[in-house]
Parts: sequence; C-alpha cells; structure tokens
Amino acid sequence: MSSFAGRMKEYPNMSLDRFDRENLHARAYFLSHCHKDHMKGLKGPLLKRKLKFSLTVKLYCSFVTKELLLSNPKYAFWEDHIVALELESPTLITLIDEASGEKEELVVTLLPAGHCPGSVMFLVEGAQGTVLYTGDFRLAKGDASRIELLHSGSRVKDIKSVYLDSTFYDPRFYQIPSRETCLHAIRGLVQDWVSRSAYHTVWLNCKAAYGYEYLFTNLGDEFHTQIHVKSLDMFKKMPEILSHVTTDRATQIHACRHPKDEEFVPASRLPCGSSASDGTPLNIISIKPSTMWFGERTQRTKVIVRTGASSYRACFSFHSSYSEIKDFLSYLQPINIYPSVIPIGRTHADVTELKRVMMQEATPTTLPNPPDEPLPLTHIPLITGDYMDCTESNDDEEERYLEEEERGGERDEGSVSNSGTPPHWEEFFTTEILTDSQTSQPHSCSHTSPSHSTLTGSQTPELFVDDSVKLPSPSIPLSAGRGLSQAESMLIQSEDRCQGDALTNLDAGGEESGSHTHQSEPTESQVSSDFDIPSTPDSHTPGPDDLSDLYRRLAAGEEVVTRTGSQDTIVMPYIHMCLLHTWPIRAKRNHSYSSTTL
DNA sequence: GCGATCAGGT
DNA sequence: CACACCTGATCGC
Repeated sequence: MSSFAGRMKEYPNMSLDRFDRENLHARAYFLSHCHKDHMKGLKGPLLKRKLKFSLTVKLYCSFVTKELLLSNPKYAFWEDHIVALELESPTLITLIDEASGEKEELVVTLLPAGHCPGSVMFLVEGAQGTVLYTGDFRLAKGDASRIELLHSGSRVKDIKSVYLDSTFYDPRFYQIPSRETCLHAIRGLVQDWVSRSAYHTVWLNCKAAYGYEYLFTNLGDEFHTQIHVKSLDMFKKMPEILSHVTTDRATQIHACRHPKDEEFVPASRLPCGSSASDGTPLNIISIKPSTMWFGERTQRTKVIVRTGASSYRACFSFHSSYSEIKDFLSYLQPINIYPSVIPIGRTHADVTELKRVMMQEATPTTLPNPPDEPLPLTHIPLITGDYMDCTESNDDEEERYLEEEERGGERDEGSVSNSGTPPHWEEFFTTEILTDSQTSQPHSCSHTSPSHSTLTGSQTPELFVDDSVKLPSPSIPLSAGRGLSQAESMLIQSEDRCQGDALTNLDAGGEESGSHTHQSEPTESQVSSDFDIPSTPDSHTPGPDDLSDLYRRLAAGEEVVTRTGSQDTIVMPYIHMCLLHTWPIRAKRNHSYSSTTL
C-alpha cells in the first residue's frame, strides 16, 4: 500500500496520488493511475469545494486514466479540471499561486508505467532538478533504456530523485515470472480446459481493479471469444479492450464478479449464474491471478498452482520484482531514492538504508551525500530467512505445483525473440464512444511499426506443457474441498531446466559495479531497443538555462536542434509508438501537443 | 446522513 | 507473503 504522502521535496507545490491533508493546498494535482489507494481524498468535499473557487487548479493524468476516473460518477466534479496529457510529450505546466500570483514552471512528461491501463510515471523537470515519480510500475529489465525521454542525447538524464514504487523492493521478491511467461501459462491452462467441450468454462477470479485487461484481450484473441465482465462502461472509449469483453454470459471465459458468495463459485456456478441453455451443468475451473515470486537462486518458477479440485492460481504481477527495480535504478542512477512503500516491520530508516546500499551497488564511485539525508549505516539484510532456495509455494495454503516454467527469456513466446519484451498487443484510446457493433474488429494503428504488426497478428504459441499438465478429468468427482490426495493433486514435474539464460540475465543486471555507466547496455541477447540512442561522444550537459529554453520549445512542439558538442543533436518533439509496452494506451488521433499553461 | 478509520475478508 | 478491493462496525460531526 502506498504510503507516499503526496508531495516531492523538490516540487512541493504539486501533489501526486494523494489529495488529502496538506495536499489540499497544492497548485496542481497528478494522478498516475486509477487505483483507489492512489486516489485518497480525490472525491473529498474539501477538494470539491476548492475546485469550485479555483480557476487554475488542474488534475493531470493520461487520457485513459481520465476516462476511467470519469466513468465513476463520484468523480464527475473533476471533469472540467482534468487535463489529459499524451504519453511521452513534454508539457510545460505553470503552477500558479492564486493568492500571490507567483508562478513556477515545470516540464512534465508522462512515461508508460506498465502497471494498469492508463498508468504513467511523471518525469518532472524544473528549477529544482529532474525528478521521476514512478507511481506504481511494472517494467521489465532493460525497459528504462527504451524510454527515450529519460535520455538526453546519448545519455541518461541526470535524475536528482526517484520517488519509487518499492512494493517488491525486497530480495524476497527477487524474481517474478515475466508477463509473457505468466500469460503463456494461463493460455495453456485455458486452452486445455475450454477445448474439451462447449460446457467447459473458465472463471478468471480477478480482483475489482484495473490491470487484468491485457489478460482479457490476449485470451479473447487466442480463443476467438469475448470475456464476460460485469460492465463495459469504463471501456467505452477503449476499442481494443471493449472489443474483447462482453456482458453476454454465453461465453466460455468469464471474469465477472459478484459481491457476495464468491466462496462457492468454483466447480458449481459462476458469479453471473450462467448455465448452459440446454440445462447441461457447466464444468468450471477458476483461475485466480496472484503474485508469485522466487528467490535469487531459485531455478524453478511455478507459474500455475493448483489449489483445489477445480481451482488454480496463476502468476500475475502488477509490480516490478526486486531485480527489475534494481535494474531500473541502476540504469537511472538517481542521487536520491524515496520509496513509496515502507515494508511492514521496517522503519523509514531501514528503507533509506536500502537505498544507500542500492546506490553503492549502482555507483562504484563515491556519491555525494544528499543534504538532509541520514548517513548510511551498515547494510542489514531485509530478510534473515532463507530465500535463496525458495522452491516452495508463496501461498499459505498447501498447494501442488502444476507447472514449472523457467524459460529464461527467449523461449517465452513463439514469435518473441528477446527476453525483456512485454506482450505484443496494442490498445488505443479514442475520443469517440464506440458501440458494440463497431468493436468487433480489432483496430489497427497507423503508428504501429511493422514489427509490431507482425507480433500482434495471430500467433501460434507453443502449447505449454500440453502433455504434462493434467486437468481433472470429468470422471473424477469434482467435490470441491480441500485436502487433495497426492494423486489428485497431480504434481506436474517438468524437468528442472534452469538454463543459464535466466541466471545470466539476472546476474548481468546490476550486481557487479563495472558496467553501470549510463551508456552501458546489457548484451543484445538481453535487451533489444526499439531505437538506437545515438552516440554523441563529446556532448556536454546543458545548463539550466539551455534546458529551460529547450523544454519550452519542446512543449511548443518545435523540432529542436541543440549544439551539445561537436555535433548537432536533433531532439524530436514527439516520439510515438516506439515502445513495446503493455499498457501505454495511446491516443488514437492526431494530437498536437497539449501545451498547458494557465 | 456522511466521511474517516479500522477490522476482517477475498 | 503481496495487492486492491469490498463490507461492516464504530466514531465524530
């Protein structure tokens, strides 16, 4: 749970993801994504009143977040105060003190966060330096190097502070199987079940939160069906999602929910109460997306776990793992790291210390101690237990592993050739409301690069452990209930293949100190970039005045040429569609910059 | 009646 | 061992 109080040291006049208490006095608000724990105070009467009397206070977020937010009538009063920004489009924002008229100018850039639809990180550049507020994020190893606006010419921008989603910033959560691996496993399980008969039905037991949509779109594509959900309202401007969901209960894949009686659902009935029209009882399995993690030396990654006669857990994470966070931080090398989550049983000092350890790992050279920060003590490991040999379930229930998948990267998806690549699908946001009849065809996008088109086209995935996964046969009594026998549990033991790749990747990511210059890149087997950052060997860092002018012009949409050394560097004002990310839902329209001043 | 907070649950 | 959410009880206004 985020314990971030809402404000950053450098820019205390803006509030991010918190809207109560001190944040009531902010000059501008920023919402990174539409999850309730980042919206505290957002519908409060005090803020509502403030808006009534203010001409300048705005809420900045992505288009998708705006849409999701306004789909809840409780936030309707924000409508005229929301400024949706494009991803990866530096925007000049002027914070105005309404009492004194004092102004403060910032350049804010939304970067894709990979956490849920519409989720972004905020890159803020201004007089107090460049800071990055990550919100919640899930980025794979190497992703930071693909975000062009974290770079200036050939090098990473000098980042003073990162306000970090530190949910899994703990070595216990060293590894979380990649999105592709998890998706692939779920697809295999669904495939095995729904192919048995039209009466075999899958219930995806998802929580009431945004973030599972890419599961729906992928499964929908794969099985040529729509996923049954409770409501479509929030997706009415998101054709790529809308086309994959339905309120028609006659489908083999459900993600519907019911406020009550969730306990008795598996094997007997669905939350929506759907049953076959001819009275034949449905054969239902439930799949509950859950976070599963593995220690540093763990060679197995069990992606699907059977928890009952007809219930499963499948690995699914909205947040980056420890090694992904470390990769992210070692790439950016911020001077300060402010964790947003203080782990239970930890004090703020502990986390501050972790940060020091992190920075020591990241930068072999001596770092200046940031002013007002306590000095590091010695490194106390967060966890004293044995997480190195974590081959057990992460869950408290006794469970049998159904599948072990350690693909270590390049074998993830049939057509995917590198390990760090998120699922290949695109979502697009539109300003028009689509009707059901308009949504049957997946939208293509002119921005999509040819390689993306290839990847998002129909794929022939490898069947996942198709002869090793054994689902309960219909002849086995589907008595719900716990205490499976060994035989019933059917441990699927694929051979432990922990090929070198996975460990090599992890090890290459951040421990050893020598390779952590900003320019350093993992070897090409680990990371593929969608663009090459040009090398400008003798460039120099522009001063604050240069930057200020540059960003002003960038915000105005100009193409900017700067002389940073012996070469001219052309700074493109808008980079579109270059990232292979799961969640950056881009505006489907020609959109000039929102150059926002007030 | 509403909001904030907490406990307890999934 | 986590997240992100819900419901219900309680308290204060």
